[in-house]
Amino acid sequence: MKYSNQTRILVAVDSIVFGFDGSEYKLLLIQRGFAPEKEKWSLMGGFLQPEESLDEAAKRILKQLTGLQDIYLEELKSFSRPNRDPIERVIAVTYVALIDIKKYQQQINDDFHARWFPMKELPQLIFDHQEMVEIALNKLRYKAAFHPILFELLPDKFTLPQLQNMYEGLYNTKFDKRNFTRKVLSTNLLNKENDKDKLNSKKGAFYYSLDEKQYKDTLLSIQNFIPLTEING
Amino acid sequence: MKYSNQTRILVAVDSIVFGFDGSEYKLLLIQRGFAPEKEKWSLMGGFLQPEESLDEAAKRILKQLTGLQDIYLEELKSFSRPNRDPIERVIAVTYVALIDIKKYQQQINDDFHARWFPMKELPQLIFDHQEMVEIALNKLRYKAAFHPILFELLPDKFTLPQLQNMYEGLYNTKFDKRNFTRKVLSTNLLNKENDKDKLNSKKGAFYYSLDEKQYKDTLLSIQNFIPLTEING
DNA sequence: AATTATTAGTGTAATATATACATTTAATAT
DNA sequence: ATATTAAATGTATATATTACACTAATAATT
Repeated sequence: MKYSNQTRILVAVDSIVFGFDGSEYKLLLIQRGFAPEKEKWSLMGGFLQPEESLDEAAKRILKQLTGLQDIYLEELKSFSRPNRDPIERVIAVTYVALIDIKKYQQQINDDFHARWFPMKELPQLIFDHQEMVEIALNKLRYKAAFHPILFELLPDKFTLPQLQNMYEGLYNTKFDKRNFTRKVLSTNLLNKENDKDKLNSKKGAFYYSLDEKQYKDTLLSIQNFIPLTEING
Repeated sequence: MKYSNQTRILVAVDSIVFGFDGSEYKLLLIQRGFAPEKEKWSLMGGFLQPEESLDEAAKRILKQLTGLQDIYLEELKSFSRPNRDPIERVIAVTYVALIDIKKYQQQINDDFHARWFPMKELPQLIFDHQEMVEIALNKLRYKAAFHPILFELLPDKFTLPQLQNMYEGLYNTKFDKRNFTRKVLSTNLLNKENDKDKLNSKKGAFYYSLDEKQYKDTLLSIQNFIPLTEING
């Protein structure tokens, strides 16, 4: 038994994968393997299969194309303009992924054909993928202002200057170091380690790591139409 | 020319339509017109048609089922569990709509079979519609804390007590009247009218209306990992 | 006409948060 | 020993948020 007189449509999943290498933001792209637009640069995409949800499809595709697993992934929005794909109608549901570039660099380069592009030097993308990236970047800026999601882009151990660089890069601005440090530390998200990163300065900067429990709690809370105590509890 | 070896899937649009009648929040539901679950209560839903985008489908379906037009509509998320519909696979993209109940009450009751249910007295809903409503409500609470979207629920002229009731209802709490008034007026969103609402009190409360220009600007701004000046400009 | 009841409307002081701003410290290189 | 570089740190001011209670306007009642 089926629904009659209704049109069935191809459903694709496309993931906007952001990374940060310590100094700049990058986007992971792949050369499309089939026509049309074969060999052109594309987001990490594929078709939804019969027995999987969209979340599962996004994970599967990311793994197939890059080997990446256990990655931060969140639905962004759907794209459904009737002629967005010239071959036949395809609606795309997009996801945003955040990863620590260095953690997987070897793997991505060696085994797959995905490549990181600096956000300021993106190639032409297929279909409406450019628009997807712009919307994803705006959402990342929005969300990161309220939730500590950018930590997904950092290695397990990172320094305060690295953290500040990452925030400054996203908003294209400079913050006062003292104020930034105070604000970040006041969240209790960070545990200070005993060792220092000596690669980037003579003095060396102490490493910090995420307090995982605090992180999970803080991810859901927010920081104003409503007294904040009502929202954050 | 088509993509080969791929499964095409039915795509539905379901809209969670919230209203506020001055004292409580309500949800607009309709009795499903076809099997399965015929006559059961459902969100405003329908299938995506070949020549329309999802946004257009959401608008069309809302108009067909309720006569409503020019309504606040925003994509929520997709729902794609393989067996969410017992007949055949259907993925659903959901939208949230906000409307002033009174403005359309007559129209909805007379010409259509949609009905408003108080949020605390919802009937059983088909499929995963209950989950959709919960997620939509959470998102509304989240977004309304930063953006003045709840004004969509109010008539063109409203009083400060009505406005406060609406906010208190959503967060299930009480605010201090002086602080709330000060905060709302400091946004410059409101223009004071010369007449009063005399229905709800002896003294009468002055009407206010939205400053449309200010409203459009404020909708996009937000109000804390990042100094707010960076975001709001 | 006077009294009562009801809800609207308003200000101030205390606290918390955010911002602006410059010097000292640790380590390496010369 | 000195110079260089970047990390680390504190205080004063401004702004925003919160807590709190009385007066004003009107309709209903006597």
